[in-house]
Amino acid sequence: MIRDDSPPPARSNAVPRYREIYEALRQKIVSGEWPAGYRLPSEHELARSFGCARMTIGKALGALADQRLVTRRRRAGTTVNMPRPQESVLEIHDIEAELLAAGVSYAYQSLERRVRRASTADANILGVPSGTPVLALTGLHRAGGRPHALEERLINLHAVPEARAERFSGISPGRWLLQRIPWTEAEHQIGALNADAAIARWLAIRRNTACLTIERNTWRDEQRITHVRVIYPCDQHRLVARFRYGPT
Amino acid sequence: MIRDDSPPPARSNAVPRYREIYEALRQKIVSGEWPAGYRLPSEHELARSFGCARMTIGKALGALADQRLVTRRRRAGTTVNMPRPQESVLEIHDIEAELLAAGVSYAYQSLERRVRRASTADANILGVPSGTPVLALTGLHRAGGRPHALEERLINLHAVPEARAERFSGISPGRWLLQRIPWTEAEHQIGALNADAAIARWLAIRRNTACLTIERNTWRDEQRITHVRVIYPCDQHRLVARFRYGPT
DNA sequence: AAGTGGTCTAGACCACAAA
DNA sequence: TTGTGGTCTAGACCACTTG
Repeated sequence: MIRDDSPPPARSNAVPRYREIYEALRQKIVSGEWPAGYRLPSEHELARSFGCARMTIGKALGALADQRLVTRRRRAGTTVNMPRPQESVLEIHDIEAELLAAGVSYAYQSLERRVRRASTADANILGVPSGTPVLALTGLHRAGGRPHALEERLINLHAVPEARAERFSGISPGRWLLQRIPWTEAEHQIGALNADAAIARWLAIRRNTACLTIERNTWRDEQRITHVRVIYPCDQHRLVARFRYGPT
Repeated sequence: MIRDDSPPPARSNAVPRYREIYEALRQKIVSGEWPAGYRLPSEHELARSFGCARMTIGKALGALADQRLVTRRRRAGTTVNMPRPQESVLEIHDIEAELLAAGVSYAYQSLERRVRRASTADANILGVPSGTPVLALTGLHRAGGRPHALEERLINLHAVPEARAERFSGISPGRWLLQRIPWTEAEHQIGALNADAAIARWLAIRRNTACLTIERNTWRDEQRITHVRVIYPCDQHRLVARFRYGPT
């Protein structure tokens, strides 16, 4: 059997080759040496100059494209993009996990629990036909014994029939659902509102205090599972999103 | 020259093989046939059963891992994850582009423009030493002639000296910066506040109205470029984030 | 110790789009 | 027409981690 002993990769360990190449190319771009619009050498050329297989170059360039640093098109080649548009990864954590991570005690207090046939309003919010059985929940997330956020939720009982028997006394509905129901799509809407009398009472804040709201709709395939609105006093919660121009 | 003519790939066009495999595996997971914790067959086994090279399987599994549908570890194999934590891609668009896309006229009105040495407050906000020259801007984004959002911005003149000469009469500072300064890191904070008298006046809303705020800090490498806070009346703006459990 | 994923190679054919 | 990226193969060695 013929073996090619000439260049035994000599690559030892640690950081993969494609990663090194990725970093080298990224540096050219971030430093401005390769400005927006600049066309990179072709994969074949880069493979020659870096002394590696074309697939390895492809992996590095693919990573740059994933980071939106470059655009790749057949025949046109690989070109440097304009600085990235405002898009970033927002992490909306599970409230309970978030508080526990901060070392604060957490409790969910159920305030109201009703099974009913969906009113027109319910139907609009949850996106199901009027009359569909739904579970309407209101509850308070407490942190360190004090009110932290108010949650209003509708659950489609056609999608989650087992919720009909659940009391949600100890566990929050969010956790309960997350552990049971796989969802395939979610939509968040983030907004602000002035606390009305009821909200103010539960959250122990003054009426009209600005609150941050997060609404979430979840689907399993085409079926709506739940709608939830979480209301945070403005001084108790901020959403933070960090973003880097290509990871490190 | 020896050529292997036995199984000419027969693969013709359209969708790549690794994509087909990705979809097939994803279906197993999303449908629940492979529940959380389930261990997938090894790459070798999958390569045999799908009749392709191991690298092709690797690419499909890598895509599943990118989507956080599975976790891959050496020796431990590839296992199905719990339903994904609440994380989604939030797109924060350029205000002007956003409005133009909606077919609404847009204008930026400069309200205040001052060059000064950073006060202690400025220094804290912008993260530069006190005394650093900064440009402080206040401006109003107008949509269809009506106030849409209020913007308060600090620019580090050490990082962007050419801003000292710019009047920002026609163009918004965000656009101007985006076109000139490549940034490498950004941080967003989203919150809510009650409009004070000044904010209420500029936005033509009642005092105490809840507003959504978006603060953004940007860096170029280690250097701070700008800090901006944009304030939207609660009824005029919502952030929307959509998320799917794996694309398509 | 052994099985798994991570990476890499040196080719190959193809689709696409620009010249 | 031709150069480019997109994909694929059939191997290979290695690092990691669990049994």
